[in-house]
Amino acid sequence: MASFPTPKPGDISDESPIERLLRRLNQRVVLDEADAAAIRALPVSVKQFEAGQYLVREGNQSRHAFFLLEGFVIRHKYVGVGGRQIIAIHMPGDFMDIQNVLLGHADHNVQALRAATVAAIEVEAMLDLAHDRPRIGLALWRESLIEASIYSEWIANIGRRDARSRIAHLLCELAVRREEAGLGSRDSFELPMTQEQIGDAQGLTAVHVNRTLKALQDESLIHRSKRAIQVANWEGLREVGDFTTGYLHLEALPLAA
Amino acid sequence: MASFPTPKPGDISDESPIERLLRRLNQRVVLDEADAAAIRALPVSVKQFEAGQYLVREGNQSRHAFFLLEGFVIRHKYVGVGGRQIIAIHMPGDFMDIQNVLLGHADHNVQALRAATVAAIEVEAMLDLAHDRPRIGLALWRESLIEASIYSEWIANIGRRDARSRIAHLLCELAVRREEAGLGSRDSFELPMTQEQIGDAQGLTAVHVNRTLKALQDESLIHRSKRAIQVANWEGLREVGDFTTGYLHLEALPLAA
DNA sequence: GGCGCGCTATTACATGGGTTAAATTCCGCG
DNA sequence: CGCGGAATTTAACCCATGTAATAGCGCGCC
Repeated sequence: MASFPTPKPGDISDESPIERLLRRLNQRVVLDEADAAAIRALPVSVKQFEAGQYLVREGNQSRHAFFLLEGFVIRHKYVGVGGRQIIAIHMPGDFMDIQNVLLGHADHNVQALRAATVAAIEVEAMLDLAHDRPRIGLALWRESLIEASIYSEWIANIGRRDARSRIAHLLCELAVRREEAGLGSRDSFELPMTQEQIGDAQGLTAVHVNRTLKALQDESLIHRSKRAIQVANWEGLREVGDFTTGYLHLEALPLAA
Repeated sequence: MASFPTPKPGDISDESPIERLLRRLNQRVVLDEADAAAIRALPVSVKQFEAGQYLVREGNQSRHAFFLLEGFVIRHKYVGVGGRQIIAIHMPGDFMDIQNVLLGHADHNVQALRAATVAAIEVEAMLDLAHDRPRIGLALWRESLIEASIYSEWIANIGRRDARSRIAHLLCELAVRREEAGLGSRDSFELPMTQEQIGDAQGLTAVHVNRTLKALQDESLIHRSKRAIQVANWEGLREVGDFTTGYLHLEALPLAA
């Protein structure tokens, strides 16, 4: 697929940060050797964040785009009364806040859910790259478009599905994205969030998330022990969550190199 | 600001479709004469749609990006049970479905709310333009990022605000976007949607939208007659809706031409 | 100028999910 | 191993919003 050597599949974390980043972009739009060379020349600094630590705070002018290497990171907004709303959940292999490249200020917070390792790239370097290497520009644009597509599905999820569907939908999404990112099977995984955080993501309270997870378990759609989730009946869960993968745009772009 | 002659301000609809489109992009990222010439060379076809007519249906492979010239257009998804969710409301001067340029299939419907005039551009032409003229690529990317930012605010609105705040927020957003688009004052405008459609946009029922609009009127925040809305107390409405303009990213990008 | 239809308005009643609070389990740390 | 704080679980109660039904209104159309 790629016109430059694909890194050995299998042990992902053996790859260098920049190779993982390159692989992700190449998955969005197929790149050529010169593009790959330009990406490999990017100045990247790898940073560690502790659980709970903020990478970016709302209103700040953020100077970096991030690529998540390990751990889980959320993006959220504080809302006048009602607490906060989580607007996105990121897992290793995701870009985060590439919008900083073209938007003047962050309109939300970015926070590590647990210890996280990220690659940080200066926005100027990113901008130059997108400008000078048009296919990389397209890949970044496409990355943003897929993220927007996920947002719009969340709007539908929160706006028009009841708690049971909503949570089933979230579990399906996390499972499929995990699997796509090569982080393991969709049938068994560890929930990276507390029930309160799930509530913040789905517009529910922690109490009701608890009730709902229990209900899904009582229906034998899932099994739980601690934070470990086993999907006992994938097709049933998918149906309850009214979940389809279309909005994740997993298919490759039919666009020749 | 623009390095090519800015069209006369004032009577917007006198401008040709392509000039309006150019002006919008130039507002996102400042373009040069060569960029402007490339845009002016775009093959654009102007199309009319009747109220209720679909421009794009979910699942179809859409061959066009659109630029709205007159009327109002919504994008929405059907949800398993609970009806539909409106995910975006477009007014003249908005791009619609530029994601079709880089995503294989539409994951939502696009429908005219009332009679609408749109400029349609083939996705291939758009893609070539974004690739060959990098600053135009950046402008389109930025356009998509702002749209995504609006999505994320809607997630917060629907997820964490009660009906009163939600509807106040929507009114503020529509008012400000109207004003920014040069369509009139934020203090007095016509709601382009029925109460049922407002409900579909905010995850509420038509009945409750009606109750809530009445409540806002009883508080003297707005006045209504038919679909005409007058904002009687902008600051009050803004506060109830917990509305700020940050997420609309109205400021110009600090990026030299 | 009145018929029909879609939208708005309003009421009565039902319920999903919020709130509060307290008990229980989990887990990191000394 | 045992302590303390955080997360989960459960229960009782309540309210914001949904549901259903019906009436009123406005406007295009014959």
